[in-house]
Amino acid sequence: MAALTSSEHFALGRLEDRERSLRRGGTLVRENDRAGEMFVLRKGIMMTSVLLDDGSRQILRFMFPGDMLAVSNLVYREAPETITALTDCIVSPFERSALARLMNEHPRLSALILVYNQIERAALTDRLAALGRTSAKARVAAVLLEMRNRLRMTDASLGESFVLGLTQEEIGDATGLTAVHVNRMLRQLEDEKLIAREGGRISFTDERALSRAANYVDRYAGLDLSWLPDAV
Amino acid sequence: MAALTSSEHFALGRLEDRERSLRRGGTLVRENDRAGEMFVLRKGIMMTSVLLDDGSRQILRFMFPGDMLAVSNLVYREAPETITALTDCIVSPFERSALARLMNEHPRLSALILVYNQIERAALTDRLAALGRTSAKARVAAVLLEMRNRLRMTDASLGESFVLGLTQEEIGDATGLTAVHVNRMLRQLEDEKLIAREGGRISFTDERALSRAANYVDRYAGLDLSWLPDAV
DNA sequence: CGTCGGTTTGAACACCGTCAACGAGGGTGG
DNA sequence: CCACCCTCGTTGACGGTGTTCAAACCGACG
Repeated sequence: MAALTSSEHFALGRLEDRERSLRRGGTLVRENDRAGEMFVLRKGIMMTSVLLDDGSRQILRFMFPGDMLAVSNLVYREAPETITALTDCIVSPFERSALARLMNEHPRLSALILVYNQIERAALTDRLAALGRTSAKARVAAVLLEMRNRLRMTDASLGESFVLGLTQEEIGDATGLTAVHVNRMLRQLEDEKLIAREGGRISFTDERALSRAANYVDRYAGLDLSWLPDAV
Repeated sequence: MAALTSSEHFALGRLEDRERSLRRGGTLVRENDRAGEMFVLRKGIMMTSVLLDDGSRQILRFMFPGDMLAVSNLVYREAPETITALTDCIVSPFERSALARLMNEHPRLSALILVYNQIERAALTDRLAALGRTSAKARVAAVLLEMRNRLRMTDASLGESFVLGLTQEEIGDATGLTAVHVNRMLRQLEDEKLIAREGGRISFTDERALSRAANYVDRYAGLDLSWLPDAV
């Protein structure tokens, strides 16, 4: 992304000096708990979600190794979101003060954190537009594409087919649908030969058509970081 | 929010040394245009939206005086969102380099920008949950509450009733509904005596019930900024 | 072998969208 | 001053997308 100086590397590394592991399904942060630490995700896949008072759940975002977790804990007294593990995970907790100090001493890292925030914001707005204005089929297709592409960022060897690692209920909570309807949409995508399924594996048999069906935009592309100050 | 030093004030003021005005309906940034400047909104109300390829529109966020506009232009080569004026507006344009310099010289302002980002992120996720998991009535109620509360932040004298300044089609584009259905939901809220309408004015006649119907959370409350480094 | 979480499928239903028509207000040009 | 148009709001009838409820199936695991 951008070349870091060794002192910047060292500063970031200090955020990762401890480790904690979680089982699939484990909860790292619970909504409305007093906000405490923040985390770097080292290994595994996690998600954030909110619970509404009728008991339904909305999944907000999936997170992958390298992502910062619970940044909102920096700002709020109580956590606005629940964070849970989709697979077995390893995270590194750190304190607010550690991030404050990092930003104080490394302006370029502050800027990179801002960049990271903006990418996340763009991804959230894509999802927002999908929920507001696209069909169930498009939303399901978008989740499949998003997961494949982000999985590929941490495992470049990932090919045509991949293990999704989400239940249909989880896909539903991410797309604002019921598990039953997600099932029907997956079947339809399969019948139309856009994807193939066997067990938990998904293969894209017509990725172009799938992207078109999903209105998909890769928010990790098209960046322009030329304005970043030079490394000191 | 947090006390600023005079040099911090001065640095922020430099972002506002120029002015540009826009008429209601005018476009400040168009989706997919080459990303150029960023802005501070000085006066008026604006909104960001995206267009889908079937021609439908999703409104992402409403913006009020003091908000930074087009921060995504810092990061992307092409603007991901359209920004238009809901009322006559005054904005102050500034360059990427100006923000980069500000962050370089004032770490505490970097931190405040991060805070601002997180609040915006929380508001986006609330909207996301609303679109995914709440009824049409709840979404419309949420927009009404959001507009009233944010209007009140810039005009503390705002009382029980206020001028919404949105067409029903705009409410629909914000909530993922059609203008026709927005109309029905407004009528229903009126019939249930949660709101009253006359012309463009809206009054909350039962704000508690309205908040309950909307699952509304004020994301400008509950902040904890104790970790901010002291002013130098 | 039984249980449990997840998947699959069907049938009935509800919410919200679509289409269409009409009315109110405001601006423009004759 | 009036005719015209345009945008916005309003209401009704109808249809479709997605939900709800229910039942059966499958594989994993104790």
